[in-house]
Amino acid sequence: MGATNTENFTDKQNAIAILAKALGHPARVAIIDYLLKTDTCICGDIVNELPLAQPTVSQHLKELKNAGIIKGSIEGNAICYCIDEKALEKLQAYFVGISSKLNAKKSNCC
Amino acid sequence: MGATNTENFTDKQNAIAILAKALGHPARVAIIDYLLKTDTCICGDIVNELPLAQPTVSQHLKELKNAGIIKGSIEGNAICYCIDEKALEKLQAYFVGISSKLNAKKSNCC
DNA sequence: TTATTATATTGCAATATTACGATAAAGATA
DNA sequence: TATCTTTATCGTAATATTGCAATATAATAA
Repeated sequence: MGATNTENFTDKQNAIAILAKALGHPARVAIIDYLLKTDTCICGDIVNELPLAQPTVSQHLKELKNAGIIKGSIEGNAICYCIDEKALEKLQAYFVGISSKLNAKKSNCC
Repeated sequence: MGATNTENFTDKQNAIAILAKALGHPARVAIIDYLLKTDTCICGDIVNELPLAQPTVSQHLKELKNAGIIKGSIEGNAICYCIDEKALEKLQAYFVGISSKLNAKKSNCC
């Protein structure tokens, strides 16, 4: 064991979990923060922004990319990393949906 | 190594990461789904809903509780687990904020 | 061609997560 | 009291994650 039992959950549950997991590390949240802050997105300097070694940053970028949260396109020597809006819209929709469901019940709860 | 380097990130980044990480497993997403679906929240039957053994479910509930996403109150023999609205509102606000920032830039990006 | 620069990959050690059987703890019921 | 029900904890095995030094790769610059 140690591997997540994905088979027995719905596609939607797995999809949300993959996105959430990708944001489940402060370095990856910091990367998103940085991508939002900068106007251009030639992002070679993410490494300089983060308190982590270059290979570690590269690994975090890879995880964000695998989850579909960012995408990278080669820009000559460097790589231009950008937020993939679709993924974040999916997350936004998910949490907005939850909030409205919670407002609908309005605490008949603990 | 193996431990996350939390010290060098902002409180906000760590806070979001903790919440996101807690939702980074399909079982925990499924638990939230179930808590939203049921009107009452006497939730002893979460175990029956999930394709996991009881100790595993208990562990996932504990992680959601530690992250502040759910709270549990003793209800006689059983325990009433409920969503903690504050945590989910924080997540919702975070993603709504991101989406509006993304709309403001409107793809001068890859 | 030979640097130089930017990013990725490999290999590895430390730690965390996932999952479950066995068992404990605590209230409810007979 | 004895038993049942519900949930938590312990112990443990399998796997994943985190982080970095060393190295590889690939484009650019000299």
